[in-house]
Amino acid sequence: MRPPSMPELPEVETTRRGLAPHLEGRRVTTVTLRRPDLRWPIPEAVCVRLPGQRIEAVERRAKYLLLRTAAGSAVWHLGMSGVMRVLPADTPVAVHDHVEVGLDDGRLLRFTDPRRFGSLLWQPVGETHALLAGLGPEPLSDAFTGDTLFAASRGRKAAVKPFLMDQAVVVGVGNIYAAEALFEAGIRPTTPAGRVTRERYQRLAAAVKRILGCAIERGGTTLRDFLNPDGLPGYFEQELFVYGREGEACRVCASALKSLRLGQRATVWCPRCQR
DNA sequence: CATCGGACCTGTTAGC
DNA sequence: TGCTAACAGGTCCGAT
Repeated sequence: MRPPSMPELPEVETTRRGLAPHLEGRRVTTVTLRRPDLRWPIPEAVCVRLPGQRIEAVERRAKYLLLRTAAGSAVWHLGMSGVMRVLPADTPVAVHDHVEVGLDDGRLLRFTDPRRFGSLLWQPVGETHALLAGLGPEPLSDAFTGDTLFAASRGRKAAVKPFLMDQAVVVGVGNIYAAEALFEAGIRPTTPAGRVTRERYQRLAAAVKRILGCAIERGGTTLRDFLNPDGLPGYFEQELFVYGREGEACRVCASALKSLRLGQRATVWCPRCQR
């Protein structure tokens, strides 16, 4: 039904928290590209600049993970199916293992991504990569509020769901969490963004923060298993109200959930709870 | 500028 | 049962 461990923002944050204690303070010894054609070709700078650098911090911006060093940052996106793990140096290589970063403690950071929607970029120190430059506020920060959404939406004719998924409006809200947040806020996904009231945007922003925060907390509970090859924690499926439940009964009012494609994305909502 | 459709990729699932 | 086709999804990019 659902691909396992699809990285939405909570998964990326969980990955960051899991990697940080193993990477911060470590020095990079080697960079090995087994498959340099990810979403974009991996820039040569990653191989040239990263070796020898000490990893100062593991950071996150939107769904990008940044390994920060004095020379710059390796910027990773997990795409649809990417996984990053710290493993013993002698761990056998599998088909979809594309990049390896050797560490001075003898272990390695391995990037695995079957669909290769992921990417690895280089951001020189003091610069902001073009792909990060146009991003909207972090959903869990104080910079993101209902007023933010209200202001950004005036005059917009696009439906509120794709509007909420626009990375220039707010980052990190993917298809699953957009559907769930709109349900929690009682807003129909097809409503033109410019016609949603300020009050309803306040409810929507609150829902986004609550749902993402909750999912990150859940991810945190599996951190101790982070080095396990089983990989990232999955979603808490039993708590989904609409995503993937088209035709099924609404968990609140029992109405049959409706669905359509909005901006090429599966969209499910409750015709009674969401107006 | 806002919006829309196409492209990328492959494991899984539905349909024949 | 075996094969093929559709589907899933984030996000960039080019066209309108």
